Order: sequence, then structure tokens, then C-alpha cells
Amino acid sequence: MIRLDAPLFSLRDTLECGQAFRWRAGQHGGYYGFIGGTAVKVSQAGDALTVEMTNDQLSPEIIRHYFALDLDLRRILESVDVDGQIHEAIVRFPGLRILRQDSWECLASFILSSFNNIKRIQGMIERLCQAYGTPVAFNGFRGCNFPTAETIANAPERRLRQLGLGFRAPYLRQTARLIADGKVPLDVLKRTEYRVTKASLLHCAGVGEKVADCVALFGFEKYEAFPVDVWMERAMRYYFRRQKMTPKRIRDFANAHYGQYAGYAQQYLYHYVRNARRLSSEEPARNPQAISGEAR
DNA sequence: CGCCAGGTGCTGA
DNA sequence: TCAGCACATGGC
Repeated sequence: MIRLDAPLFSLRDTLECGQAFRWRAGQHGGYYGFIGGTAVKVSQAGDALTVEMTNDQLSPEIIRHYFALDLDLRRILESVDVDGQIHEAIVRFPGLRILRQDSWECLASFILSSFNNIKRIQGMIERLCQAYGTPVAFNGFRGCNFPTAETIANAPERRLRQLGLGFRAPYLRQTARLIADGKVPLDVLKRTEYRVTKASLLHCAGVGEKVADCVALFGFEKYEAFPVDVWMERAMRYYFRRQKMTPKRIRDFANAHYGQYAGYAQQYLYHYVRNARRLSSEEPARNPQAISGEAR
């Protein structure tokens, strides 16, 4: 068991804000999931973060890095706290941090996310892991870690469709082949600047502007990235009112408005409009999912 | 039962 | 460059 000091950190908001799809809440608090292929149980009490795993395979440094506890979140939030709406989101969900996920898993996951809902994305990924990942166990927790690009690249498209991946099956397979063959070098893209990383990701099948930004933000620490989906368009009505909104205009606006950590602002707004906007009297939630679906 | 979901790729103007 | 359309599937 490892204990870490985790000030200004919310495990729940961090794991349930939709950036990662494989964490599961345990029966008695805490979350089960994987860090770097190791099965773990993570729980939080106050500013103390506890990570349980088989004979402490992961170092405190690895864990601190995964949860981005080394970043000065207070300073980041101050830099994006530029208007009433983002301020509300920050006040409502302080401690939400952007994880440092495995880049391949992140890329694959967000290819599956397109034109889809989070519940089903989770199921698809789970079945993919059970079919092609390697089994890992920890106490009563049994799971499979995420399959490699090589494994997916060699999986028959028909089998992937049987897992319920639908029309995304060929996209995932083709992209897995690109990664396995080194045509898109993920390790290099960690070190390149945002524009370069995103441009490279756009070569992958099933990766458009939005998915590329998600992967840049969640898998490559590119905090300028501002993924625009339907929820973000809803949040942006606060600024655009009746003006014509296109994803590109929204991204340009966000980078100018929030600055170099626009991606952090995006994640706070995303979580906020999906979970807390209904607390505001000005605009009642129209989508049922925002009320009953994944709300607490 | 219809609508919606962390969109992308393709086509034709 | 951009609007319009098909795309698999399941939760609600």
C-alpha cells in the first residue's frame, strides 16, 4: 500500500469526468482500475491518496505522475479563471485533474468514443480488453489490461465487430496497424509541440479534430488542446449567444480566451455542463442524461 | 418507441 | 472550404 499527499485533488471528479473509461467505483469506496498495466485500488480520504496493489509494484513517483499531482493546479486554475461560467465550474469541481494516460490506450479509446455515449464506450472497451488483453488480478478484483496495438492490428475486423464496436472496428484496426508499424510514433509525439502532435494524430483512421484534441490533451499532456463536442457547444452558447458557432471558431476563441491551459478549462466546463448546470437557474438541463444518467 | 450519444469520412457543390 | 449524409449500437 502506498500513501501520497494529494492536496487540491478530487479522485471522484478526476475519474468520473469522462477522460478515462476503465475506472470502476468499488462497493465500499475507492476505485478499481489500472495504472501502467498494474491492477490497483485507489481511494481518497481528505488530502491522503491511498493506492493498493500486489506487492507495491508501482513507485510513488509513477502514481504521482499518473494523477498529475506534481502540477501546480492552483496556478493553472487561476490562469483560466477568466469569467463567470468557468469560475462556477472551478468552484463546483475543485481538484479535477487531467490524468496522464497511456497514449495508445487513450487513442484507441477515443476512436471508439465517436458518435457514441460514455456508458457504451465503457462496455466496448471492457469487452475489447477481455477478448484481447492479458488477465490481471488484485484481491477480489479481476480484469484484463488494455491490449497492445500489435494485438489489435492482428485481430479480424469481424471479431471486433462481434464485440460491438460497430463501424469503428475498421478504424481501430487500421490505426492499430499504423501504431504497430511505427508510422505514427507515439513516443516521439510526447515531445513534439501541440500542433505537430495533433497533425500526426489526424493521419489515423477514425481520428478527426475532436478525437485528436482529446488524445493530445489526455494522452500527450498538450494542455492547449480544446476538444469540441456537443456538450462544449452547449457551454459555448454562454459566450456566442446567437453568433454562428463552428468547432474551429470555438477552438480559436478558447485558446485566446483561456490561454495555454485551455484544455483544463475545457475539462472543467465539460464536467460542469454535464453535471451541475442544472443548479443554475438560467438554463435548465434539457438532456435527461444530465439529470438521471450518470449524475450522483 | 424515437432520440441521442465526448464524430468521422466521403461526396458534391 | 463547407453543408449534407451514412454509419452500428444500445441506453434511456
